Amino acid sequence: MAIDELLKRNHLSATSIREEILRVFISSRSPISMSELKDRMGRNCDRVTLYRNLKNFTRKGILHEVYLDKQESRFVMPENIVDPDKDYAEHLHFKCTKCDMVKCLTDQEIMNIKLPEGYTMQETNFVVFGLCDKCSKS
Amino acid sequence: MAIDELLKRNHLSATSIREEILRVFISSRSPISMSELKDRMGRNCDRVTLYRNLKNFTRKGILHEVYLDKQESRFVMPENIVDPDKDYAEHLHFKCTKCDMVKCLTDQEIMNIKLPEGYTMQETNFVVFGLCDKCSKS
DNA sequence: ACTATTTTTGCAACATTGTTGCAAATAAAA
DNA sequence: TTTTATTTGCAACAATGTTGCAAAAATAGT
Repeated sequence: MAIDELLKRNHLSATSIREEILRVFISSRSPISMSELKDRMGRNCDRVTLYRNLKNFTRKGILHEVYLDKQESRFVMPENIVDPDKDYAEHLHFKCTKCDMVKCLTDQEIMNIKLPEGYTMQETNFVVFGLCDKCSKS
Repeated sequence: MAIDELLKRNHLSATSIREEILRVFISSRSPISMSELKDRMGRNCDRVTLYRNLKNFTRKGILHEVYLDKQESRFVMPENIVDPDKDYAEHLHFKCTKCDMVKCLTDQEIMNIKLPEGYTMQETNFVVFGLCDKCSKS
């Protein structure tokens, strides 16, 4: 989907910062943090602006927030936002405890979740910590 | 297990602060944060002391760190530390997005995890966000 | 039990993440 | 083009978590 169309459809005005943020997320297939986003942005822009946009995008469902670090959140764009033909599937995330690399484990199936009586599920945050192939060797 | 024995076995000297921290965790069966811990401590003690002890206990395996909030970590004592007869089982955590209540879902089974070739698993952090029974009603 | 050594605690200072209020800049509507 | 609404940047703030260092407490040695 075109970036401007994505913004329009979500009732967000098309500023150049928003376009660039979305471009970064479309080209990154694993969750990135605010500081990583800031580094990948061509232009210089304020932290606060990024925080506000990340929050807005998350509220709209354009981004998904993942908790896999002690202090900071990471954000990732669900596949069905980039390609509407695909379905969105909850999936695991892997984080290497040595090099901090993060990977979406989209192939791994997730078990059926039974909550206690009266509970309602909204979303999941499944993370596996370990060593990636490179760090396992060394 | 006696608290002093638990400390001795992990080569940690038995200070009254450590004893009290462990007492709080033994009596709390769901993950709590540093600020909650501070509130539940009878005596007044420094934030830094709590952080350092939480870190030590986690390194020794006496506590388990859980990531289910944007900013802060929570810690929980695995069942097999309190009762050595029980096995430690990885389990899900539920967090209510309305009242922030956290619950260990020890009954829910976790699927077998297959990582990519060469990857090694260390631990998991599985969280389900949703509404608890009370918040679902209102 | 007393002293020496090691460990732990509390304090000050700092780094980082994330939030809010407000004026200036930008985008959308008329 | 002008008006209106939204977004951005800046300053200030709150909270989590870390580090260095001196004082206090716990352990080890005699």
